[in-house]
Amino acid sequence: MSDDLDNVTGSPKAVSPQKKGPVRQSREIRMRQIEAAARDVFAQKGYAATSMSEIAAMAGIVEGTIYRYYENKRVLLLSVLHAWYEGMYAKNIEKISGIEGTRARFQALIWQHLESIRANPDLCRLFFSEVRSSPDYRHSKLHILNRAITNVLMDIVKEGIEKGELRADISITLVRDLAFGGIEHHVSSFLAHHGELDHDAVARQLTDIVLSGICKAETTVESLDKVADRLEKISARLDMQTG
Amino acid sequence: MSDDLDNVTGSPKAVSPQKKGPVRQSREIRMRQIEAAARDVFAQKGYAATSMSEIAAMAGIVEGTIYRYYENKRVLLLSVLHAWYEGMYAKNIEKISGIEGTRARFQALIWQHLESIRANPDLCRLFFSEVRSSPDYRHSKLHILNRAITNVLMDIVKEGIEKGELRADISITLVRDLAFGGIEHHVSSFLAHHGELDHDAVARQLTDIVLSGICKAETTVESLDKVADRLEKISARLDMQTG
Amino acid sequence: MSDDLDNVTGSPKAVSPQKKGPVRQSREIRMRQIEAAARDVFAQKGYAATSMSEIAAMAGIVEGTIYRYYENKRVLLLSVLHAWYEGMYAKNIEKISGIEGTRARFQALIWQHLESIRANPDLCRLFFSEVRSSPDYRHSKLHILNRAITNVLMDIVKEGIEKGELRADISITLVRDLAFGGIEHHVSSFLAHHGELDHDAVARQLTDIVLSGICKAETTVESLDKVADRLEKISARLDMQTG
Amino acid sequence: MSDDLDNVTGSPKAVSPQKKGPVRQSREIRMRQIEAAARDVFAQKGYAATSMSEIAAMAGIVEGTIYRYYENKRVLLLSVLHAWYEGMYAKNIEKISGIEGTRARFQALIWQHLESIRANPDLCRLFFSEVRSSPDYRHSKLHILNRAITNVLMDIVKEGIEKGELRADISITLVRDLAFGGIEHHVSSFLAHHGELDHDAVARQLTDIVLSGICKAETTVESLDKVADRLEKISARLDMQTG
DNA sequence: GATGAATGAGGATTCATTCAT
DNA sequence: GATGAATGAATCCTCATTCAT
Repeated sequence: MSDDLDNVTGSPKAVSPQKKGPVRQSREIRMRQIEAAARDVFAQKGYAATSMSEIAAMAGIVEGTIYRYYENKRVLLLSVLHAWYEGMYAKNIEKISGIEGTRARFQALIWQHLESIRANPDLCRLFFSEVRSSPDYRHSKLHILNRAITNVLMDIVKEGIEKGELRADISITLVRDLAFGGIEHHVSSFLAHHGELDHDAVARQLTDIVLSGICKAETTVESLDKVADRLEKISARLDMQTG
Repeated sequence: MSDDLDNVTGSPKAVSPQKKGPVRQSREIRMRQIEAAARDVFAQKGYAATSMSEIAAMAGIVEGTIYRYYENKRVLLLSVLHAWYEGMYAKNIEKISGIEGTRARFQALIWQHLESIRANPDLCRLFFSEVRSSPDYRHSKLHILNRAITNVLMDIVKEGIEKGELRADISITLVRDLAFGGIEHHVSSFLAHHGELDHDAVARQLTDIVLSGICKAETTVESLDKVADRLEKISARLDMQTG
Repeated sequence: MSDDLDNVTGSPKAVSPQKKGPVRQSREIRMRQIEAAARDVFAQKGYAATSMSEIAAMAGIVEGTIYRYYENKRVLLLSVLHAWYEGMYAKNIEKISGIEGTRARFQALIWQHLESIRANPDLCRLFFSEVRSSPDYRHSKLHILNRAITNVLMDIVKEGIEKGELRADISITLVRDLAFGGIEHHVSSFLAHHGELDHDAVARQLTDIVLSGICKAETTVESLDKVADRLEKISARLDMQTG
Repeated sequence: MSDDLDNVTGSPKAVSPQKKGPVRQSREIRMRQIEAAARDVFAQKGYAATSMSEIAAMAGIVEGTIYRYYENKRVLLLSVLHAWYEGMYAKNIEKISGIEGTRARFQALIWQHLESIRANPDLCRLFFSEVRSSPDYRHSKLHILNRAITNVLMDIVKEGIEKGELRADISITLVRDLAFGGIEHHVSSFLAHHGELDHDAVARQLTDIVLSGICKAETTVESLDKVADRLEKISARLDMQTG
């Protein structure tokens, strides 16, 4: 096919200057290398625009080697995002541990979630655009992990209800939808605009709106009755004093 | 991919039996034909899995003709979704017209939005998965239209603030993010699971949570308590004076 | 990716000296071109060793064009072989038309079949090695055509039986298996050795063996009885004459 | 191709839970292990669809070990089929040993061959589809063994000729081609359809057709007729002489 | 306006085989 | 003897888009 007529020096074909043989690595090390390379390229160019050969080149190996560890490109992407999500989960748990009070824990979780997004906007964008709305997502470990994260928030809300601090008539899942949906909707402009993200303010306001709404309001008929009773007694006394 | 191994004669993949000459249609009619065909195929198979030739075949024309009316596949998709979104916008406006009261208008808008999603889950899924998180979305007419819809909600909130019914210290855009983000997050399982969507209940609860949170606290227990306290002090003083 | 630093003349990239635009051909002409090219390359290099780009290059087009007419490589192969087989079928029919007599027709068919093999050993080898023992063969048009060819032989045998020339107690399909299986087995060495094929002799001997075997043998007990009767009568007469 | 999208952690595709050190086996035992595993997987999935790692896994070893015993995948396949073919050869020899008479021995050999095919249709299919029409077959031990088997039949025919039972003017190799080609052609539908195979009937009829065809016509009706004619002429002459 | 033939770049994936450990 | 990590070449196929007719 190729007569290689240009190769007048007679040197062997396709020999890179320093040809170092394959370097054997332990499975763990190799997988970390590949995931790190994949994370960088995926985050920079997006899933579709990234080729396996680019990832391989960045990891210093050949394409075939990737396939010893990851079934296909998609699995590699999900693995990368899973590793990132595991970190998010751990940080969320860590953040709220030791914090007392429903509102404080709620706000801390929102804050940490926003902070994690702010720290890795590329991976987050990748997750939203390539995985989140894909059919295979709902059967992935990533989805389970995502559930675990949202469950943390729901548990906080549940405890608040059990402690009598929050209304018992609200849908916990709807609170979850509002919180995480609100976060997503809010950061979407940040992820697209590359603008700033004031997660302190957002966490505070978001918590404020949602929690104030679901806080058990003491302004019930009963409580008002009690106040009214007090007022009547005062009134009666005044009457007696001035009467 | 192809089970058509029987087709060993290499007969044309899609040859129309009788060759009827080109049919000239008015520009408007043609575009409706094409958009209708595109909507059906896109909704059924998704954007990537749909080929222009499929759309052309369903519209009864050839691929080349589509390009007389739409620059490219992407523009066609956006046109289809734009037409759908215009309907949504109109219905949202219609729904809240004549309705008085911040809470009632807020809830009606949420309800109508959920109803529109319920009516066209395929197009909605298409929008979320193919357009929403795509870079070109933010420069499309679709995005402007989307802004118009969310602006309707923000206007309701603004009016509520101006009328003194809602707190003035809240971020209106965050309310928007909570409402529409919450909706998206909530319907995502409906769009994926093909489960049911109780938009009556969701609209009511979502409105309840968000609005109760942003309502200006006119008559709280605390304020009443303080008033009662003041009255008691006055009463005590009167006691001393008159006693 | 490529900085094209070598291209110091600033000439446009990858422009072949005489760049002639795409040549539009009628569907029929194009398909003949592609099949002819495919036949040559497949026959020369075998199915697996042939790449679609080679076929395209030989046909003077690009790979993609092939796929407008043939679903995939396999379908193209089957199409090529189908065209060849159609010719074989036509020649077989032509050969025996006008020939009378079971034996003559039988032998003529065998002869023509061998002749067709001898004329296109490459395609025949391709058929035997790539298609014949493949699972998809049994559902292909090629298989139907193959059945048609073997049915011609079986019809000849049937007619022979009906005319009383051939034994009625033989399995017609087994005769078919012997004839065509025998041919295949015999030519396999020719196809592999690239030796010579004396189809005159083979057709004669094969016919001789099979037909002599299936000819209704008069050497039945009944016929021998009749002869014995005659001999007894002669014997009796001699007895009388000499007695 | 891979449904394993759940495997998002990139966990190894086939990691054995507990790592047991290499087990040393005698060369013979190891080779039997490997061949048995290869036979099963090849027979089940076909040559191309079988990977060396599958065979290794089934044999409880790793790929590299296979290469200590077999040069490459092809050699392994041929070894597997050779072992099977050796059994066939032995059974064929055993079957005809002690049987007297050309026809009886001929038929017994055909019968046994069909029986062996019936007993291992998977290996037989493998042989026909993957090896039989491959160029490397003609230089393999398998081919020599195959020759040995067909030679047994040719020897039977030769002996028949030498004993004067069979015509001397027939091509012995053509008889071989008819017999084994006929068998192959006949069983091809059995191997594909997974239908039944009545080898008793087939062996009898095949022998009947071929042998009746190649039997030296010692006592045909015609010859008896001629003898009778001669006798009649003699009788007539005697009549005239004695009349 | 309509046709539909032609384009052509582009990348994931496989797996037999090697060889350092 | 056994391991198993690494290799790396090799190619089928898609389909949006163009433009001569």
